Amino acid sequence: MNTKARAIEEKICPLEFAVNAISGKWKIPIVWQINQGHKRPSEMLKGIMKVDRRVLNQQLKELEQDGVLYKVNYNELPPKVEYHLTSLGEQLVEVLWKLNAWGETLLKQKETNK
Amino acid sequence: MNTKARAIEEKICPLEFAVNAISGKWKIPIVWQINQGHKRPSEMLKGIMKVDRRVLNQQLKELEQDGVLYKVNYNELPPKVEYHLTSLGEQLVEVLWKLNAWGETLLKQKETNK
DNA sequence: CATAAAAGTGACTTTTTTATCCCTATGGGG
DNA sequence: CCCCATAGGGATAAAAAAGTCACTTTTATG
Repeated sequence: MNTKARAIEEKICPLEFAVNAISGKWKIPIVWQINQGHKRPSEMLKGIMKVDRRVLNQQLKELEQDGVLYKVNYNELPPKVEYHLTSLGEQLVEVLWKLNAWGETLLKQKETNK
Repeated sequence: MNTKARAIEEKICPLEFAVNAISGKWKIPIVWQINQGHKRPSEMLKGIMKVDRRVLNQQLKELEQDGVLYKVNYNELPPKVEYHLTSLGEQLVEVLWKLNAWGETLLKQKETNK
């Protein structure tokens, strides 16, 4: 049995798992921002993301727990921390590029159907 | 400027667009189910998805509006309709396989960290 | 004549997710 | 001294999403 057939028999679990990990309004934007080099929370907030600190922290924590990010605490004052992509996080970015490409197709189609 | 760099300058729009289109608890499961041949709402409900008819219809409608699905109404009685994947929907399935593969990696890692 | 099958929706409730506000801690600049 | 930046969390409010229930339509079946 090939991979696809097996996955279907096993009732979509890995996909469900993946979706759970990236569900959250700001999770994909966060991963995207970090991938662009905005690793400090304060940097992310100065960027395009209009998200509250509280909420940002929640989502960062979940991404960390899922192994997508890891945190580096410099133990300085004023505080300085950085969030980096793990290997898993970098693999996610590759998937996000595919999704981005699909989004481009989606946009093109919307324009066509105007 | 290459595609990636341009996308970054344009502030992630296509990705945001894509995420919007698939956001919804049952949208990915629906696309998945249809891809497996369960095209009628009643079939989907008999499957693994414990979703209410009301909610199923809402999400089907949105997927249809976004051009991921198209609906075939047989105009029979009792009613018979089918939802099929559009070309865009089939392209989405390809992305979902990538996401599924990422989910497998995620699962493996969870098991390792037990 | 009651019931089932099938797709669909309006009105409403519950649950989940996000957002807001205020608090902590610490050292430096004015 | 007071305020700033910086990261973080508790309590709570608001918004969004999902779920529930009751109803419709039409034909066939018992």
